[in-house]
Amino acid sequence: MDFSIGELARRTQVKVPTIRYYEQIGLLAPPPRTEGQQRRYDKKSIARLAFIRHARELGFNIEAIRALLSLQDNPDQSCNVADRIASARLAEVEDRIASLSALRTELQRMLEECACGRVAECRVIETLADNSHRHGRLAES
Amino acid sequence: MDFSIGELARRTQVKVPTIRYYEQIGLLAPPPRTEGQQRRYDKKSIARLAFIRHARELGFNIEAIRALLSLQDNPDQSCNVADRIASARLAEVEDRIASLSALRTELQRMLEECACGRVAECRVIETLADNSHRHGRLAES
DNA sequence: CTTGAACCTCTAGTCACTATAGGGACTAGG
DNA sequence: CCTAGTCCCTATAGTGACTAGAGGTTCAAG
Repeated sequence: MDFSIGELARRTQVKVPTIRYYEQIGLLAPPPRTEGQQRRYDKKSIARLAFIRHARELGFNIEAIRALLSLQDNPDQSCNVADRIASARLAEVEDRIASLSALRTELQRMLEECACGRVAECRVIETLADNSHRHGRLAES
Repeated sequence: MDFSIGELARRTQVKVPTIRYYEQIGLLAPPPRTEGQQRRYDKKSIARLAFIRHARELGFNIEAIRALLSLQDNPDQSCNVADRIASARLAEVEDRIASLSALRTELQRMLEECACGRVAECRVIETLADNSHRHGRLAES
């Protein structure tokens, strides 16, 4: 019925140091310990950690997950807050897709135009060196 | 003909501490200094920094930029290397777009299905808590 | 010569982990 | 009971690409 951190890691696909890290930052409650100070988890821990993992997969940051967990713990509240968090994340994802699509286009153009001879006439290098282009913001990935 | 770090920052839209950082990690050569140890730059510095900035906007990492700069400095080489770096970046961008598109779909579904009443019946929270879903890799943005 | 903006170095903080060092605990077999 | 091997523990430092702050110096204008 209760098991080690390694077992929890296997069952949730979250690495052992990551689990300890989540405990340290207060995302996971400190579990009971054996006499020798080893952590022991139960089924509830799996559910909670799976929740966190799924939220991370969707790209929610730790603060957002903290908020989502506290909503899960208080199911009588309105879920407006959850909606707002998820909508904000959706907006971020859409922005990101848009800016990456622009990058893709520029990279493709660079690569297509390169005759691939000497660097001296390479479009890739030339494009980068060209200082007469639009200045968007930096890519973050 | 030569100017301060602040002026270089204004002309390239790269922040002053970032310029010093690039020098520290060896992307920019240490410029000459005034008697009082202040950096003085010339037009070439603008070109070099603009190149770096553009490459960063396209999401190339520092190591890739180091390689691209050294290609620019040796224009007699084949530009295969530049092509390979750019192609690798394009592949990354395409992967990223694909995985973000999947996230977008999942977030949209979550939000559409939420009747937005109490958290107890909120699809957003429920979806996250549902442990019977596909396990892709974590989103990195 | 004085003021104030811009410059200098150095250190630490960001995010969400990941890696390493140096040890202790638990389990299965002999 | 002993040992071997695997797992577990804490604590600290490192990642990438900056950004922020402290505390002090230099420059250009008036």
